[in-house]
Amino acid sequence: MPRRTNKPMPSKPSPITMDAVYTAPGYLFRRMQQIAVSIFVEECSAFDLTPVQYAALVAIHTHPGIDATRLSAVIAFDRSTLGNVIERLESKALIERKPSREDKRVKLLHLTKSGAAVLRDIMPSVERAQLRMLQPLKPADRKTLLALMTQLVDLNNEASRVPLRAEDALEHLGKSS
Amino acid sequence: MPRRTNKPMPSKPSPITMDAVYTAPGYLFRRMQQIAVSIFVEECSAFDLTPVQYAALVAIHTHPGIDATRLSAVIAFDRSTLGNVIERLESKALIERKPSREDKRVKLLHLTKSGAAVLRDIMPSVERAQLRMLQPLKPADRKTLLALMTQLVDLNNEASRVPLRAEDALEHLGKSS
DNA sequence: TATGGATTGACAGTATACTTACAATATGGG
DNA sequence: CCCATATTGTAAGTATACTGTCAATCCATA
Repeated sequence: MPRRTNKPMPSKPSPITMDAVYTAPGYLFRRMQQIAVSIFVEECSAFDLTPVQYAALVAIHTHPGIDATRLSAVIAFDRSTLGNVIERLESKALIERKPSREDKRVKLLHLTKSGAAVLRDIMPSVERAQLRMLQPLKPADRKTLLALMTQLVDLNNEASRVPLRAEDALEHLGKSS
Repeated sequence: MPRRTNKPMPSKPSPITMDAVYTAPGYLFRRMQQIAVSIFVEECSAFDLTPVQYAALVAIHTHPGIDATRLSAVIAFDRSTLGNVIERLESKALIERKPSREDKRVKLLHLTKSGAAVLRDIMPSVERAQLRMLQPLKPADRKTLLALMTQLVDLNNEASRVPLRAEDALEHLGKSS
């Protein structure tokens, strides 16, 4: 008998199997993140930098004198956690933190000479890592996956607790030290 | 002048820009994982379960009497961290841990009545979360992305520090309590 | 200009996600 | 049977990745 109403069809409960986990996008994203970090850390082991620390260095290099809050928006990274990351980068003497003259709340971030050198030297390892992550796919599939992931991350930006705000990086230009 | 040798061409160093970060697969995977966890936690807030805790419950449901080491292989999750996850699930009375008679080292895991009920009730929320993660893509693109991610995770399995060993789950059947 | 609201960095708390190390226990080869 | 080797759960240490809260500071407006 065909349905005549618009009432939502109570879909029959799916069976609870491991396959339901293995084929869920959430599982695949968690797993791929695990793998990506493994590969990154392995390729960059000579530099003792994590993926997030690397992203922070790039952002500080690109936006010298940025403050922590804006940095968190630029790399889509939680402000609280970023405090620890900055602390570790500072203790490794890769960056410097100096108080701003105009705003006594903020501390401006700059690469040290050592930090700039590490960033320059690590680039080939980072690129090797990024290549390795997609290596198992055929070149055409790599492009497809990258395009779809870029789209999805962009369209889901607001769904994350720390949306990316790349344009925030420009604000500090008015108040540079 | 054309090159005559087979020596590797030292590719010119890429410029260091934020765009290099934003288009790197590693960044996209980290970002998508952030977003996926946000969506999962939001949809499942009524149940106070994280994605990993959910996966653990499913695995224990599917393989009653599994031990912690095998569970870690089945959900591709580090053995040490899993200890904490199990502890939290036990303190919420969703699972039970009882010593095995045959092997005094291992503790066998079972769902409690409450755990089985939570798992049954959370399924619709989990499915909603999984749908939302891919929602912004066209249906055909969702299928493509899922297929490529499945391939990539599978082919990169050994690159992770905790490879998935789904078949390990069967070993405990010989020594059930 | 005073004051309420916003911003900033810092801190505490929870939960992954990994590393190494260790004691208790199990197992297989001589 | 004995002993080297492996396995199991646990713990300590590091690093994300969030949630709150808080004091200091800034700023807009009444």
